[in-house]
Amino acid sequence: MNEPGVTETTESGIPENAVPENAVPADRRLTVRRLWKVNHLRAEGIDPYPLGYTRDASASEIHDRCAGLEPDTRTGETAAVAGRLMNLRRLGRLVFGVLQDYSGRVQLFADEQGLGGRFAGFGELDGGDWVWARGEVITTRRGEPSVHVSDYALLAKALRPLPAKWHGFKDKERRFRRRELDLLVNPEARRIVEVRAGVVSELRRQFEGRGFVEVETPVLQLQAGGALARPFETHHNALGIDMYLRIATELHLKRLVVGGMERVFELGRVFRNEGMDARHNPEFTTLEAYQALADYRDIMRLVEEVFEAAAQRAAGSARLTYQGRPVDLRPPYRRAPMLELVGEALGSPVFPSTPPARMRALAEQAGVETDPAWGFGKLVEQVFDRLAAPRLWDPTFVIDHPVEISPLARCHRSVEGLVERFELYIAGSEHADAFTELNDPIEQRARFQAQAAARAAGDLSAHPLDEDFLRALESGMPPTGGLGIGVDRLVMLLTDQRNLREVVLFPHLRPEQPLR
RNA sequence: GGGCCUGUAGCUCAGUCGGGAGAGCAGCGGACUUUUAAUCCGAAGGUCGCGGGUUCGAUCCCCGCCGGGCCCA
Repeated sequence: MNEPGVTETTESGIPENAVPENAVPADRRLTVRRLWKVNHLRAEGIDPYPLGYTRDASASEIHDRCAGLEPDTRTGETAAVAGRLMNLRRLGRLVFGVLQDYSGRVQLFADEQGLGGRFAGFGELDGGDWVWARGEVITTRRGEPSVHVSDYALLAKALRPLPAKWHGFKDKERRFRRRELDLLVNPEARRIVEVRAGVVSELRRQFEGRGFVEVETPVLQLQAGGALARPFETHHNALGIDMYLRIATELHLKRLVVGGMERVFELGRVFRNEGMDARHNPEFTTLEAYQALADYRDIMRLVEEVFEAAAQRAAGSARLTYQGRPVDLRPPYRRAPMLELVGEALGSPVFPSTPPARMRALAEQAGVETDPAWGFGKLVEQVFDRLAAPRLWDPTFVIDHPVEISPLARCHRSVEGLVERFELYIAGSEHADAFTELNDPIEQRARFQAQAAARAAGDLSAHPLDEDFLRALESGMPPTGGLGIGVDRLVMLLTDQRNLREVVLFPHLRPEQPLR
């Protein structure tokens, strides 16, 4: 980026074009000195980004080796450590540094006895630099486990400063936009990443352990089906056709069941072109699973076991605290028919046979806004979402939804107008959605046609008619239980977070104006 | 989409009932051979989110826009 003698230089000898274009003026000021050091090292033939240095001990291993040692002890053992320099305290002819690696932090102790002529250079390191250091493992007079540096190297120069060490890095917007700094200085951010990895790993283990085969289905689709949501649109240049990013994995997974894959699951990202807030990111992670010869009751038991195991893995216990209130994820979970919950919320019983006009009047009476286009099912759903769902704290399977809002679920075996479906609610949030799958191709086509009518009437999230899927059903899908789990929300629950963005590494934000 | 709050130094935040801006930490110069939020001394560092309006004068008041947070839909 800077060839000496080729570019104009400033008074300080720093090439004018060496400062990143997008650094705001104040940032430049802090960056210029570090750039000067980089150029100075290069002028001396030292690569500020060298290769070839290896580590033989982690920060935590240094602490382990010093466990129980008296202050001011020399172990006679040598160790080579590497990590990011988080702090540097210069005390005249002594320098104390704090090195952070994947395992934790360890102190570097530098003096002229250890470094001789290279001592002054050590003090020129900056917070944020990646540093390699080798020396004797000791404890200082205050008892701090340390490496008494006898050799060191700059591994990578940091041109930008670290966030302040004491007041921290708290501004949510900056934390999410500069997630790498957030992870560097906020241990809680790292903890969430690790818990999430554990939860995902446990989910895989649970399904694999039950004989489910993990598969990957297309993200780019000709039609976005399997859920009721608006998709992202894109374009395939070679084929000259518009395509969509998937909103669910459901339809392809069912086609696999038709193909004899009797237990399949997919853990993956889906995309919905809708609002973003504390509980919704435009892309999120779901686990969908399909099991032949099962129904939604079997899936309920499966979900109970999986959620308990995930909590055990993430939190060490299925009895957790979320936002200050206890949540017990040990089975069995309450089973509550949706119409009963809605009837309770309205103070008047509701049945599948309740006329839509009556349902609308009850909803309005309860203060729930309605749309004239809505039928019975949509009205029930709206009342449930507004009045009943927020009150469901303990794990609850809300069961038996109106058929109108469940175009892919099988009709209830004993109640007309309902389907065999459940949604799992915990702490007021939906965590899973499952049904006994509709496997009658003739009825499925009729359901799609009803959705097409809704779409024609202006409902942009109505389900499209998918001929490929219908053709598969026409080849015969066995009775099947299907399930979707919202992985991000599960991680929120298990890490006690109320903002989805805390559990997604790089949540979507509006583009920032000036880059900094 | 609506309501409330918010945007000031690299970070965390004060502040001006309108007279043109401050602290701590970081950074810079100096002192210091046991610090770990080191300490002490010194000198710096700002388009007060952006645009417009009112005013002799706006970081402050008004309007619009942009970003963010919380709550509601």
